[in-house]
Amino acid sequence: MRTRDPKKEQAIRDTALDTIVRHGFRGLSMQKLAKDVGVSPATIYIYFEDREDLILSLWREESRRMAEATLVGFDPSMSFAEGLRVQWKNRARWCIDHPREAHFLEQIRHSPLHAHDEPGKGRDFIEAMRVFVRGAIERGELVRVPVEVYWSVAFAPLYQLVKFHMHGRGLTPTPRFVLDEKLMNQTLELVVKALTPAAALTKTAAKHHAHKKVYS
Amino acid sequence: MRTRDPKKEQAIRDTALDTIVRHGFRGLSMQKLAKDVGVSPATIYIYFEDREDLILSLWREESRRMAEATLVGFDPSMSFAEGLRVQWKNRARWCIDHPREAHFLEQIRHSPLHAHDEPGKGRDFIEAMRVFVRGAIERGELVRVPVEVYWSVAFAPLYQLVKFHMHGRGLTPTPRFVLDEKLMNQTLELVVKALTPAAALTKTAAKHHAHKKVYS
DNA sequence: TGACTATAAATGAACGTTCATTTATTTATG
DNA sequence: CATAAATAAATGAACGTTCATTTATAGTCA
Repeated sequence: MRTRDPKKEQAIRDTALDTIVRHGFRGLSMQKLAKDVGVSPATIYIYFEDREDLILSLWREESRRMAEATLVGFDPSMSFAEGLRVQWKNRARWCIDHPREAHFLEQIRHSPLHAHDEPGKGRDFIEAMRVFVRGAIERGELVRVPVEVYWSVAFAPLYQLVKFHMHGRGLTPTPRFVLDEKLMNQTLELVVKALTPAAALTKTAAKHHAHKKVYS
Repeated sequence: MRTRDPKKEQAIRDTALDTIVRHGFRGLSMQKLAKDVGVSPATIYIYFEDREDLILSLWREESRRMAEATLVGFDPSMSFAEGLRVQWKNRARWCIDHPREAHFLEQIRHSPLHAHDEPGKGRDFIEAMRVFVRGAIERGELVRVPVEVYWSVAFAPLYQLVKFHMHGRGLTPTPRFVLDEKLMNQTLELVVKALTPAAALTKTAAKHHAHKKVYS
């Protein structure tokens, strides 16, 4: 018996994602997709149930990959500043290295398909985050706020910077906006300051001051 | 001669926006739209050039309204903390009061149509912001950072909170997440702390300390 | 090894439907 | 009565999906 060709399925996935990113969900036609991949329309229906299943399948795969990439080298027991930095770097790196996939996920997040979000999909991810936040609060490294407030302050600024980068421009038309390490660290520093309790802040300031004294 | 019916145009606009929010751009069919509004398909083409013109027209109108609402009571010469608070309140209020329009704008922002963004559309808005930021920096109320860094830290957290609110849930499935004044102020406080220079921060802390003493 | 067979992959053409838009005509009104 | 709004009906193209058929190959047995 004949076996399925994994390369063919991957080609369908790649081309579909590319088309969606470039022309929106509306631009993804099964017949055009088949033509672009170089297969018969019917072939697509061997690998996917229908158009929606194809898109949702792309969503599942790319979500998984992004979550995985974001947690590389991360450990919920890390110090707050260190753990946050790891996640920022991972996320920024992934978005910059996989702009198409990042754009696809952003697009699906604001589409009606988002309602098909299964509970318990990113559960591991969220659970790791919860442990991380709880520990940091107990150690006095993180202000005691609702998790949504934490999330908004801790990550939304990064996502906005990434959006500027991917869109190619910030608030001024020129020059082209490029998210580099310096900008990211500058922003991360502000965010850490926002989320660090006053007590720990003065301590850190004192430390910095001491360092400055030593080296001056 | 017969005159155009402004109510008819508005009905087309309302129904189109509603359909897009509920079923995505793919769900907006000119024939269905005509049926829903109760007019002939051809009638729509009297008021709008084609499908794209209809959508772009919605975009222009809603963008204008949101920008307008965001600047109510705002003056670029305000103190940093005060000016930022006005904008946060305005924006949150508008998004909560106009969830459909807010969702529509988010949706179009992540669609390929976004490429049709005309330069010089929100120019007044951005210019007012630039004056505001420059003044705050000169007065020592705001850290000296690139405008994109400022924007990311100052507004992205609010937008994330609003997203949680509109989506109906935060990071935990239950209970339903509701953005209230307390949560907003709590977050705004963190953001202001992030963007306030160290020098001004200690001054403010001293002031707060003094107040506490007076009333204790 | 080499022919046979069972089986699933793969196909091109076609299905009925819906799409955005147009045309020819009627209707309402300054 | 002139003019533009409004319409019903129709246009060809494109849509997602299916069907009848062909093609390739893993397993079997000589």
